[in-house]
Amino acid sequence: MSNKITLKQLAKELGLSVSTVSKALKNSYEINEKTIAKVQALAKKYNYRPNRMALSLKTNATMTIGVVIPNILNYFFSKVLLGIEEEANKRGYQIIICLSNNQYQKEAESMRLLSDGSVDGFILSIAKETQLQQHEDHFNKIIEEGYPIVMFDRVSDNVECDKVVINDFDAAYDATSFLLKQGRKKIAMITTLNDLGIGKLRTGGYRKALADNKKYAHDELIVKIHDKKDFETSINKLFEEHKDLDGVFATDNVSAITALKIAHNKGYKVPKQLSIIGFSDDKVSRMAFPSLTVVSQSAREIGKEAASMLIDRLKNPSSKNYKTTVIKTDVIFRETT
Amino acid sequence: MSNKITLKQLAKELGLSVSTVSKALKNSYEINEKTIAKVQALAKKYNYRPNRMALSLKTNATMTIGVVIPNILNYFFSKVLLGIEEEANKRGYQIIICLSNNQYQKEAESMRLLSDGSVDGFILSIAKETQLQQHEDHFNKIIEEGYPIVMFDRVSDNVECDKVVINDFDAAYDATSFLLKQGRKKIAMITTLNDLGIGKLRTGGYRKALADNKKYAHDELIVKIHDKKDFETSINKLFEEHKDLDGVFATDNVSAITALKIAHNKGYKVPKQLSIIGFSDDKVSRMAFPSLTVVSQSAREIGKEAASMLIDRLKNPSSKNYKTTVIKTDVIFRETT
DNA sequence: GTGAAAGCGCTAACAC
DNA sequence: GTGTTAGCGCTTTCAC
Repeated sequence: MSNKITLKQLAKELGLSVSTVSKALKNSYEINEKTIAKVQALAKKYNYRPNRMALSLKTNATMTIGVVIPNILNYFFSKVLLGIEEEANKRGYQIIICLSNNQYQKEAESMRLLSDGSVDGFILSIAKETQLQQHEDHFNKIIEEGYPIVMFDRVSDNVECDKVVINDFDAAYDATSFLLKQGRKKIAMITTLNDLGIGKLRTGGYRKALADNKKYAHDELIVKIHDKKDFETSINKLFEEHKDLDGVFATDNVSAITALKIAHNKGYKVPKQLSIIGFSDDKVSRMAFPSLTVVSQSAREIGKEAASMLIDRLKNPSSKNYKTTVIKTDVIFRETT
Repeated sequence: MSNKITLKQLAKELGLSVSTVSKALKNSYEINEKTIAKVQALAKKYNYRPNRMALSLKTNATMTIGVVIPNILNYFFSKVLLGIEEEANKRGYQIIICLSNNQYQKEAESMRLLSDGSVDGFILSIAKETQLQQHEDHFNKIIEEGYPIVMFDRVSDNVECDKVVINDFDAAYDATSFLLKQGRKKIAMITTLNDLGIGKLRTGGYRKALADNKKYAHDELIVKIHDKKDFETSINKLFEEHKDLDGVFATDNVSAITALKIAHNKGYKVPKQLSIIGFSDDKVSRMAFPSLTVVSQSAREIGKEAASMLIDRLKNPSSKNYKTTVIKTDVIFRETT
């Protein structure tokens, strides 16, 4: 930062005033063409660029978006980030990243820190803990301060803002229906997200699909995993208690792959005897053996749409009609179905 | 941003001057205790925080680090990011992320944009294309402008700055040696990074391990993959041409898992007949079947160290002795060895 | 066609 | 103990 050139220095070297130099750099009609040429030449020589902080202070716009995500090691969130970055860059915005690590405290603190004029608005997916404990004040407070928020994936119904979601209910319904159409008779569901809004929607879709096919969900076929340590034991128990299981729909891929491994060890032929569908088109699903059929959430689209919505609102702050965009999901068929 | 409270507004409401309010908020000894209490109460009521842009302009420090990484979907880079974020936050810094997508243009442009006073310095891993085409000017130019850089993983010898690397040579040497100690006789190496500095080091380590054991590297046992499409065919060819292969060391996990799959299909028993070691302790390796033994790079450590080095330098800009920190790697033993 | 001056929000040296 | 002033780098209105 030390040896960066400023307008003042340019002006001094040229024997002009700061304002003339400023105008010349903007090709103002007020300024003599020769002066413009001289100024721009020197600016180029020194690789001059207006200081972003000064500009922000002046225009009251940072051209920066704050992004708060629960977990950077999750492929879905990384891919959303890719989409956000892509769209933001295209429209001249930068992104500041904060990680909530699924903790309420960290989420609230990150947003508090960024809402000091560091960013123009926020894109976020709610931390697990925040959603469990139903905190919402920190969002509303920040919105009151004039920072627009766009939520994606894990959203809150009690916060008035733009949202981007997938239709979790339909996605689960479609995946389960597909298994039923395949002729599967006993389909389990494994979920790690049961306490989240999206988790409940997915469970609902699964239930509805069974009901619509005159089958009824047995709650014992819904395996809820609350802790990382429980994957193996919970899923193993499922297989032990239901030897005739022939379908699994998992709301995350660790569950799906764990089921695949256990089935494998127990001698099931996949997909002949057992069909498995996971959630999220990540590397793990593609590299699985056999490769895993999944519900794909179009993560990149979600990111692009979220960024687009936020920037649109930034350009038009008065508008109050908040939208919720639903991004279509697809099933990507691979070898486990 | 619109309804954010400023010092001026506080001062007006309190009937005080701006500077008094400013000092009161800092518990200055100059100010009357009662005044301090009054000021702080009102500031709290309005949730006042000093505007970051104004502060930056004043102090000529943004408390922000620019991070440029080649690929956000790569688990290693995500994990480094986690480490950077952790350390940076702890020390009061924010991070702005840019993705180079392994392209020189995007890398240079991102850095150009951020070096307008948006950040105090950079942490980056060089884009593949940049390294292939041996661009370095953009780094040196930015350093000249006064922005310190810390490079990690993919670094350049021709740029004077702090660096954080793993000992790629030793890591490959150790992994290969382990396979040899296991009694493996014919060990192939698969690499997707051959054009990168780190790729060459890893190949070197592999070669040395073989040489030290009185075996000699056959170049035909080194499979170089340049395109995503070639994974299957190249590795398949390797197995076809060397039926007696009993060890594989891969510099990335997609190669390792692909080898695992192909071996599986060809009826090899892993690890009995064939031992496989991958690179990077990512989800794919943990979820593989059987789970993949890997060289772990301590990605999080790398991130923390990089952030720490950068912030140290920011605090002490005059110092010129650039360091290169080498982070220890480990082999994480799983089921493929 | 060029320049002086005000002001974005803040801090700090220097009055009073 | 409190206030005035200058200045960080920039844009923009208004003089000249």
